[in-house]
Amino acid sequence: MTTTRTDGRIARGNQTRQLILRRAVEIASVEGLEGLSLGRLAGELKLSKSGVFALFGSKEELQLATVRTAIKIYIEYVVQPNRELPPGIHQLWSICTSWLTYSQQRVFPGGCFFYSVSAEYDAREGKVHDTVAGAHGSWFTYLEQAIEDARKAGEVRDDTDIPQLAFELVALLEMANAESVLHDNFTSYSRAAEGILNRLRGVSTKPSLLPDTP
Amino acid sequence: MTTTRTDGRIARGNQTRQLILRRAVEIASVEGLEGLSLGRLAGELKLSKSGVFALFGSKEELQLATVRTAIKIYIEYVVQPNRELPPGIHQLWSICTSWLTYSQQRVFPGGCFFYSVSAEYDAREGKVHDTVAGAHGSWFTYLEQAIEDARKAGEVRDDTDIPQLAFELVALLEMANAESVLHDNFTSYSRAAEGILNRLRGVSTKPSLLPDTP
DNA sequence: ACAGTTACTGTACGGCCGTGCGTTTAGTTT
DNA sequence: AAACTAAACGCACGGCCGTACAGTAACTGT
Repeated sequence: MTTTRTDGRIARGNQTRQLILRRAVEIASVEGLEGLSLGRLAGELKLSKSGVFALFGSKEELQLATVRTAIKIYIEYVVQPNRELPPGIHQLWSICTSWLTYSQQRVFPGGCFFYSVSAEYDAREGKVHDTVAGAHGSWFTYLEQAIEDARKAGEVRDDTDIPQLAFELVALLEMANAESVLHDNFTSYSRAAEGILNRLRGVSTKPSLLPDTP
Repeated sequence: MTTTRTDGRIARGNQTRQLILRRAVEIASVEGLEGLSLGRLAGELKLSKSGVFALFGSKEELQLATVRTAIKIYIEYVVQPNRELPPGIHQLWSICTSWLTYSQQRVFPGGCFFYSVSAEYDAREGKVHDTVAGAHGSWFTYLEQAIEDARKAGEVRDDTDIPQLAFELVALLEMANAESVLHDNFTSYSRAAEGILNRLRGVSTKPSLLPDTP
């Protein structure tokens, strides 16, 4: 091998970058990506402003790296836990509950990172908007694929309008997050769960695979 | 009458205030209430920064006045057109289509003002958060009242879970707005309309009062 | 005519912002 | 040991921010 074994300097750089990004996603979920500032980040982490700047090259690159970090965390909490479940109505329901848990336990202190940041950048132009919109699109595609797989497994009716179902599921999930964060209460999660269960029951060929609502 | 007939100074002040606020709601719907700045507002409207400041007293007061202005516009487009309709399932559907039209025709250039601003201030504290949360609550209450009135009129089933229905309707409306602005396309409005019609059909005692979906 | 009120301007201030640059420190390569 | 490279720092810069304050102009009631 001619490649470097491990460069201690680069390793240290990556570690600092991660330290910064961990704090950056927290701030951004509450105050938005514009609320991020090099000076504040440096102050809170006891680094120099120019050091933080040098590690990312520009404010925009910091914002993009922050979004990428949030994507990883999102996948870790919402997608990964359901990877090994067999496709079907139960996997679908499990994905939804993972999402509700992810929002409810405030993995990001401001609730779902992408709810905050999508609303912040939806009507703007530029790389940050594109990255956020791309992430949102991927999440949708993932959900539609999960529904399609459940259909192929015979647990979702063939006449199901898949994009429509995905649309309605995401609507209920995001509404739960929005209501809960805005009014600081957690009842909205039960409402979302009930709405989702009703929709899933409507398209399922085996409703008995889903839990009851008392 | 001892009251002033019309004070030209105050009239002029109100006019300038409205001029500023009209531009402020536009900016805020795209860039958020933090994106507002006295200097920018003054520059675009060819006023002095200190003049704009004096008319509101503080940045926070400007933000609050901006929210109040947006509330008035929201009522004008979403609530007012349905005031004279008789309570019932048709009024309910009409409120929803008014909302979709309000979002779709970009009364605010960044889509629904309250979607943007709720997401911006949901996890913060202070007067702005409280005002936004209050407006959101009022809209919910209004919708629930409309459903309740429709129930009293015998057009909505007695066993309907009213807060749950309101929750799901708002979820679909806001999702349509969010998707449309983020991806700059308008197909989401049809999806929301379909979802809403399905929900309304489910609780209606007279489904024939609702339009067909082809 | 005069005093009082209100809108609006000009100027100035301290504070934080993102960025650029030169330097120091630590780790790698030869 | 010397040459190189990357992380991190200190310092300075121009720019925009919200706010303060003194002044001017328009309008009001007495």
